[in-house]
Amino acid sequence: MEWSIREIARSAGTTSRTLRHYDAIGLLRPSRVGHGGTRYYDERALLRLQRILLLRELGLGLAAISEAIDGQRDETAALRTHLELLEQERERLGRQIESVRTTLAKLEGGEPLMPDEVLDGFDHTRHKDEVIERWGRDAYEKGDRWWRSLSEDDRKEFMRRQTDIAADFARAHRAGLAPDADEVRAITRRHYEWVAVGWQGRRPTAESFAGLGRMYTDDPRFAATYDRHGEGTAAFVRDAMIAYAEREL
Amino acid sequence: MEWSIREIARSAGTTSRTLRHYDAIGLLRPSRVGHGGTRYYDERALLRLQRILLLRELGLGLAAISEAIDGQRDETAALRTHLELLEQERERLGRQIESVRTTLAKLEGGEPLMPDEVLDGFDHTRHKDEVIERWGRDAYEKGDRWWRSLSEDDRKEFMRRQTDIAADFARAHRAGLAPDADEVRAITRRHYEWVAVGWQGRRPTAESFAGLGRMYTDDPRFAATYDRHGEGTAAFVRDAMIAYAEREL
DNA sequence: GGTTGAAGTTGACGCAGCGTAAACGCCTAC
DNA sequence: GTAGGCGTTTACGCTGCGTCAACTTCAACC
Repeated sequence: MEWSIREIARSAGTTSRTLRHYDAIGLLRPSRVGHGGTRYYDERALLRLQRILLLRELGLGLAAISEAIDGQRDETAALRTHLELLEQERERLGRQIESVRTTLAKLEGGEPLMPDEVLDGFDHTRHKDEVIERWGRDAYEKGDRWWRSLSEDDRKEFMRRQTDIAADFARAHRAGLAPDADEVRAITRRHYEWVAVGWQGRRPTAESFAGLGRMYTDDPRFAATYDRHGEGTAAFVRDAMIAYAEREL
Repeated sequence: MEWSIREIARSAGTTSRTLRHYDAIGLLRPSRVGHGGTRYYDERALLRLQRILLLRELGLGLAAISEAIDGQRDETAALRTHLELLEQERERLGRQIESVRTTLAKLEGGEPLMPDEVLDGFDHTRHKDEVIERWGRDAYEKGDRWWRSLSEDDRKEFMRRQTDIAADFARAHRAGLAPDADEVRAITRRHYEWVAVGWQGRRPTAESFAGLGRMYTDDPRFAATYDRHGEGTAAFVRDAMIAYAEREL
């Protein structure tokens, strides 16, 4: 018994295009090729096709299928590996669904998109490399442990204080105050204390505080966070911090 | 404030390639293009980029993102649609995982791959169109309801009887018996009764039984199932059924 | 002033698994 | 003779970039 490409395709519940594809990649060759290139398939081919499609329904890739089917690899091993992938994918999907749900809830609750802009802007993990490079691995890990130890609310509170300070800096800047004016120095002191909390005990030196200020303009992540309160705020904050470092530290 | 492509890329946690891609598809244009084609991005672009990436993390496609961001479509609507897709996908994954698990269990239990070959070959749902075409919608639905009402074990038992019958046909064929020999007629009678069970009461007429026989060779799904017991078995069964229809029905 | 290096640019291919034309050959039925 | 119907090969499309490749620009260094 042998059948045309249409016939086995229907028989196995697939399409002729798929069969030609399998032929092209060497996964399933026709048992005979007739005049004009017409493909014919026999029972063995049909059996093989059925196994292929069975594995495909389980989600295996064509490469994995050919390995498994041609015995280069144990079928159970291939399936086990595949199962792990599927489970990881499902977990990932679950997390994503949760994110979408909370995002939707916030949106419907009136909150604008990107509620974590400030938090993101300062998220420790995203500065990991720079922090380590500038202040050492110890400093990073200590700060990171502290940050992780906080509750969600504590974190938000910490970031809210920062937002307030940034807003005050912006107001001072708009008012035309100099970076070393007294009012600005007072704001900068609050900022310094805020930083010190994040540094967990080891208070910034003059150099590190001024360096941090420069980072605020050099690094677009920080610059954007400050400039969101008004153009030029980041540069203003930097100057204020440098002035503060020179006079007070 | 404006930054080079590298800078915002790092700032937003993505790559310059991605930004060029977004530019190419019109999703995020640089705020300014300098001499030599160099792209520069300002705060507005950064904000837009952050929204884009946020939605990307939620799994939205770039097309959906641009629609949502440019206000052509409500963001919540886009997210809700997307959420449904994600949930469907998760369910599909769950079913697939279950299939892989049972397949693995069977394999490890010593069962070969494709234990349902016979079952598949006769699965009512896959013949839906032909059955309806040949014997009417009523016949199909009645048979289908009956089939679905069976337990897993009942179905297997039903199919096992068929496998036995097919094996007996194959043996008779190998033994060189004629399709209208008495022994073969006895087997065919068992086959007739088996079919009648599946037809639920309305016993096949001479025409329909002979027609069914012809289908066994015309349709590769059936032909393969029979020929698996030996080359030419399907044709032999067909002849036996036609002979039986002529003499006994 | 030439070299080097870092970062920018524009193509263009690759991936996974086929769907979907497009253009053409062959066989059968009317 | 021609209209269908099924077969063939060739090749683009889809998604979201990663990854060369080849070339330009700009600042720094000898």
